Amino acid sequence: MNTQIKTVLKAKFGYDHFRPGQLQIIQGVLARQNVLGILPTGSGKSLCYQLPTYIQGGLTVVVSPLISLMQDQVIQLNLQGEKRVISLNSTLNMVEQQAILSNLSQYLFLLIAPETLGRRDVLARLQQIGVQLLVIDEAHCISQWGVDFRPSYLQLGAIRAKLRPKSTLMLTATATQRVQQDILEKLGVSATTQKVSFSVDRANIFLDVIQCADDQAKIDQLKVLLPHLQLPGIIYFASRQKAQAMAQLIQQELGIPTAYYHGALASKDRYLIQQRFMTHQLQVICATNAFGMGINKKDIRFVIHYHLPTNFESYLQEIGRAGRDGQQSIAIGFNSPADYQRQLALLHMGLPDATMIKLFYQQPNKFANTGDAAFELLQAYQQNGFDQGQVQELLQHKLVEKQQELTAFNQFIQSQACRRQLLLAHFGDELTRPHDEKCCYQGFDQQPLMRLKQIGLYVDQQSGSNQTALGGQPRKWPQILRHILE
DNA sequence: CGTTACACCTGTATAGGTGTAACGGTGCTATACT
Repeated sequence: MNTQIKTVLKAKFGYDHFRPGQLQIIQGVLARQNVLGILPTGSGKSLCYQLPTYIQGGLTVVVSPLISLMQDQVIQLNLQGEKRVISLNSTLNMVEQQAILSNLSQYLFLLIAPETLGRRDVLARLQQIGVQLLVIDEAHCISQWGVDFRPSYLQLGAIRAKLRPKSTLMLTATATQRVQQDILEKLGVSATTQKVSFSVDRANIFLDVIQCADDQAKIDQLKVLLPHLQLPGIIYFASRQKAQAMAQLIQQELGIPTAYYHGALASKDRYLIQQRFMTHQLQVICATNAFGMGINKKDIRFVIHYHLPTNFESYLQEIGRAGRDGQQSIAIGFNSPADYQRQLALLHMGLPDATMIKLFYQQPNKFANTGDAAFELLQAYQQNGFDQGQVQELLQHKLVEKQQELTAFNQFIQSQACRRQLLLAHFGDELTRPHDEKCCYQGFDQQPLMRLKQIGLYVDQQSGSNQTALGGQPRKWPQILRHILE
């Protein structure tokens, strides 16, 4: 079998060797086992389901969280010369969708969101055709989004039971022990899954946390740091408004081509900004957590958290966007005493409390058409047969879990020990090399520029890469970007 | 917690101060309308 695998690797993908983890995952899939693959970003996860599909034939259904990710995958496969791939989503009208379902047997790969996959007509058709391999891409979404954001992710267990695929492959770059267990339980494959995991450590990313007295101190710190940082980079915020305001400030006061990015932007603007970032027309993106999944830019030199997230997974996902080219990069988090309350507030957002759950189950129509996210969530649970007690317990449990994660993550933020060791420990990993000056910063002094020098990322303001990266025309960009920044 | 929106008050300056409440993130799909 291994000879055949190698032949296909060369013929279809043009490679002579596998990257760590790939072969083991592929062998598991081909042996009709369920596999949970935890591989660092950029280590070739999509090959893990594409290659076995070519060997075993039949339909591979890939569950993907975002339409843009599905489209990326379709394009990537098309570029590899594969035409038997299709994405079923709401960008297509009903006629087009029906055409795809009717001709499903001619495809090798179907990319689909859990919401669409749960549709009766889609499930019925897939049961008819038969699913060889079920892939859950970005599988941490089951745990991260399932309960309180996209309840369809919780239905994947029931969906899988109906589809009865020969094997199920769950892929992610970040999953703590708890999240791993959660994924397997919710999919109903705890007893039958083989785990293939590699260290989530990103050794070329220097970890730094800067303690700031208040919001103004963060802004001051940004203004000091940015002119001396190698570009490009991402700055994360916990609110759209702040992201927008800081993008303007950086653009105007520091003259760095910057745009903001968040969930309220039209999809064509999102696409445009991504493209301009990819092609170096934009050097800094000020974003909420909407920016990230599917961003495949190799040379991002820094990720700054103006606001740190509320858990380890989000943090690791977000800093992991830096340094995919293997070059030295830096992850800087800003923390201020006021942040904890904001983080706490975010945990409760969109979660209906006990009173609302009770009211909803008594008089569901009272909330109809209010556009309320909590209502939509309750409606989804009700439609899937959850009673009041179950919903209450599920959401209460999730809230407690989130609070525990926040507490643990804040200990990490406040720590003066080796942050990499703490981070890795949370993912069940150990340090692969001893702590040194390129690992992380231990302590709370206010000299972050010194740290940049120490790891070789300090840029001299006069002869810096800011100008050279722009081909000597740094002042032309702001005009081009005006409509994005308005 | 920090910021913002807005009702209310004062008492004629139809604006400015004050108190209170709400907000702050992530996306799929279906449906109704232009």
